[in-house]
Amino acid sequence: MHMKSVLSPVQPFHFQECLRFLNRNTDEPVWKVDGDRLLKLFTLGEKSVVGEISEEDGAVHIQFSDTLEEEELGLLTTYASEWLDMERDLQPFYDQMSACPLLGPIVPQYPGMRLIRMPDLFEAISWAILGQQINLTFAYRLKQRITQEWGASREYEGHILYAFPDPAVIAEMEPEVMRPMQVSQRKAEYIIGVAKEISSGNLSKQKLLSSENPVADMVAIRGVGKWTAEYVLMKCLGYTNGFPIQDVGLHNAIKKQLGMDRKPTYEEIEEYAKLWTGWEGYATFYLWRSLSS
DNA sequence: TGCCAGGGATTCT
DNA sequence: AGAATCCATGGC
Repeated sequence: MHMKSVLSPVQPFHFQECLRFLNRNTDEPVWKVDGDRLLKLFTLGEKSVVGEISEEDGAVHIQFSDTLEEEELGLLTTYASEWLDMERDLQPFYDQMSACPLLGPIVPQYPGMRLIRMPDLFEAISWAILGQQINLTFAYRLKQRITQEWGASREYEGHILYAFPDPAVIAEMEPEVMRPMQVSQRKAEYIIGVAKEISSGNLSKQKLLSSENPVADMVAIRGVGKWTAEYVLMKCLGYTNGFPIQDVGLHNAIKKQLGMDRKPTYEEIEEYAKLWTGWEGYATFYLWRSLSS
């Protein structure tokens, strides 16, 4: 028996725009865009299940490959909802940005575009660390190598699908074991350190979500600075005000958008961002999007 | 080829 | 506190 779940995203919701973002790099290992559908391998303890996400009549359908307990179905449905940020009402964002000289012209170009999230905390922090100070293309390859080496996998309709490694597995590793993946010694140490924090229970999404200062909690972890913490805030925890102001992509997007011959200073960025209050993460995401039109 | 990449820790002044 | 320095490798 196959299991299915149907979700109704808050409108406007642009599924194809989600797929566009998720398909921006073919080395991405933990999901696959296959035509008009999205494939992902989920792990639930010892077992795994493939989710096939598609859009039908404005609703998002998730078809699972195996039978699930009701609780499991709920968990995976929540994952998908967070992943594509389906519950977000964009209207306040639209209203606020219409008064912004920088974002005003950009936002209407991508109607219904969601900030694509990364609901798994270990994956999100690891991805942020991997992406520090290297080009994205290379970062994807690092993620792919680590995933294919230590993540679960399953074949599905001719695709080999992978899940991001379990933190409990990575926590037991020595940095030297990760070095052959071309990950720097430092980053290997950082990621293993994060894996230990998560698998020990010291660090969890739930704790961060109920913390008064999740950024401070994260910055206390070695390898996690302000940029990484704010990135995780917006990409994983769902805070639309997460704001990685040091982000090079953000700087380049502002430079391009304003036709500047240099990157903006932090003072200038903060000045623009005064109009983004509460929506800094979304503003950043839309600026990233404007780089690749 | 050389600069730079979705930074951060460490070590200096 | 704030500025240099190193990390580590590949993309363009």
